[in-house]
Amino acid sequence: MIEITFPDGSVRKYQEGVTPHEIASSISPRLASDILAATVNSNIVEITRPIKENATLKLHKWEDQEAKSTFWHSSSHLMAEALEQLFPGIKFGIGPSIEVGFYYDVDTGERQITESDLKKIEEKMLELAREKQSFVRREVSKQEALETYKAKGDEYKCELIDDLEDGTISFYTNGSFTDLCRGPHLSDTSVIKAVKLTSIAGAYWRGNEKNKMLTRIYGVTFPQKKLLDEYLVMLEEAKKRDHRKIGKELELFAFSQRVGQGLPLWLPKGAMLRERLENFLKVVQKRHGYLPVMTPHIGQKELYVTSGHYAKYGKDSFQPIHTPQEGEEFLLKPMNCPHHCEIYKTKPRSYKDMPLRLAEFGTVYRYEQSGELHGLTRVRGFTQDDAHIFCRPDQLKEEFIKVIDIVLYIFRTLDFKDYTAQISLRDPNNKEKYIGSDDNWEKAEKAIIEAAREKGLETVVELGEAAFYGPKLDFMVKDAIGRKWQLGTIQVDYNLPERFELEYVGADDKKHRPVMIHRAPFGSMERFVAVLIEHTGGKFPLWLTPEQAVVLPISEKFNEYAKKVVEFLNNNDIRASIDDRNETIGKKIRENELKRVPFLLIVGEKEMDTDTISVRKQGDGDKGQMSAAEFASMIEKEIKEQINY
RNA sequence: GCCGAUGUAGCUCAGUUGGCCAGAGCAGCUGAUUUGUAAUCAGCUGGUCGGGGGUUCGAAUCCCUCCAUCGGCUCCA
Repeated sequence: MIEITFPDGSVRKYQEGVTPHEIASSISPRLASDILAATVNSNIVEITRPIKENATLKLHKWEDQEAKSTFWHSSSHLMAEALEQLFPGIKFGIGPSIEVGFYYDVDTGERQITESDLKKIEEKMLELAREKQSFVRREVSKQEALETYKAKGDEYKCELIDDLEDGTISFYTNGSFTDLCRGPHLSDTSVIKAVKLTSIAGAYWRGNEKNKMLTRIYGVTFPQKKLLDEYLVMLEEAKKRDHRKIGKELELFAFSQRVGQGLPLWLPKGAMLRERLENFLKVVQKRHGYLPVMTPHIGQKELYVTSGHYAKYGKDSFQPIHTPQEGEEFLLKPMNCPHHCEIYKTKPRSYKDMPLRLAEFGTVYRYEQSGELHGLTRVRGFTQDDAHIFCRPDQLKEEFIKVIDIVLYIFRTLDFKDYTAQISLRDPNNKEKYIGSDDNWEKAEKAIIEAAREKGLETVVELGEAAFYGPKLDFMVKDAIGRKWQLGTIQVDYNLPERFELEYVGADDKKHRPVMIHRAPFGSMERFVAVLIEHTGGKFPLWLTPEQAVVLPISEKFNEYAKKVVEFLNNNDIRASIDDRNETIGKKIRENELKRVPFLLIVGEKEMDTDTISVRKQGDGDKGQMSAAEFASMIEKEIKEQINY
């Protein structure tokens, strides 16, 4: 007998070799039919895998991410089987589950699979799923694995096997298809009831652009048709929040082919919104002891040779600007730090001056690859809410904490709840890739980890993700359809102080090298506004929205009165305008609702006689009559609740 | 940059197997109407069908090429 410990701490005895499925059956038949995977001693396994020793056990139903990933991973094998039957001779790369769904990379040889084939593949998958094919695991030797795939002519699998250790290799077979795979899998295919292949794209083998490009087929499956339908509806809804669509509808920003790819044009309303965000941060930064600076958009090539960026990125950047002066070259600035370093160097610095915090909304230009450009989230010209903190090594952690405070304050104010904080450290096995002493790195990494912990920040730690010049802490937020974007970033830098030979005089009257922190709480104004649009669906908080209220006269007879109301509101710092078009009140309401104006103020005979306005709140309907002064104080109060500088 | 898809009026979209002056709704302009909480009516304007080249008696439609956009890959100081 062995002892199985359940998540609630209870322990039950079972026959050695019992499977998770049998255990579930012993609890309830319903549970047995619902579980898709199990975690045994922190390994996810299939529910038919015998347990041979005392273990902890967690049974996973569809709701658990472990079950979903098992489900989707098995679905990718099912798709592979369908592909092999429909396109004999097709070769396979890898086919993992992803956050939502799965994909498989395939080499289709001479043939091509296109979107029009997806329907056919989906049908085949459903047909195969209904056959209730079991997933059968078999452990094989490395030699056998290699021979199998050599015989099949599948060079990608051979390459994968080459990297595996003998004794750890397993095959899984479902129906006519066998795949190199660690598992785990569903017990059989019959639980896969709904299939949608979502897209088809090129993907380099092993993500390396020098390798052959394979065809990647993305899909998602569900245990019930209903869940698929819900998912598709959710996707449709999310697409309505796409910042590119809303940006156009609300006239926030635009692009022009003639101006150039990835170079956004901020329209008046977008500019208004952005300006408010900038002012908000300026106030916060002022309070935190930042000093605003301004620097030019270009710098001599020499500046970037000094910083080291020219050697690393020069080739792939906007190329140097030449002048009538022979040999003179300037670069569009790809970042603000070199300029700020030069500001640091304008006079001798003392340890008493530290930390020195230089802030600038600095517009930078990077030649991103054309295929990478994406609305406002990935552009070639953008404005960072940049600042560089020059501090003593002993101040690093405290400064880090203060920056985290600013980021969290901003996220709280804008109601960003669903973010992840990622600490990026060096790859401990590859230390030579990084600049700076071991000692400094250890101190900096420790400072970041401690700072995050002290702020109660939930973080994920990624080894090997640090920049070559220092560790960092990034804040990622998802867009409407779940793509992750990096917003705020805080980075420690030992490189630039070295290259620019930055110094300060210590209490010991000796010269010391400061540490530099790069930080941008928004990341860039462009990306932040994009994510903000997707989060709010264009319904910006009152303090931020470009147009807070629109006054709607019932007919032209009340235009004069309406203008007086607007004037009063404007005098009370409320962004209001008049819609005095010769249209019905119904139409004016509809259109201004669609423009997401928070308050519509209707004025007609009733209101003019009593010197009031009728207030209609966006999405909330008629709030009744009140005086303009009452409305103004209501707005003021609401804004105070949203933001307090 | 690479793979695939797309590109018709300011916006959203129709346009059959190539065939008369390329269509609709919204927006815009003009006029009528003077409106009470999500679309008043009528008329008018507006397109070298992404750019260029080719095939054809004839191209929005077929072919080539360039550009841009979308979905991915790669990259991201």
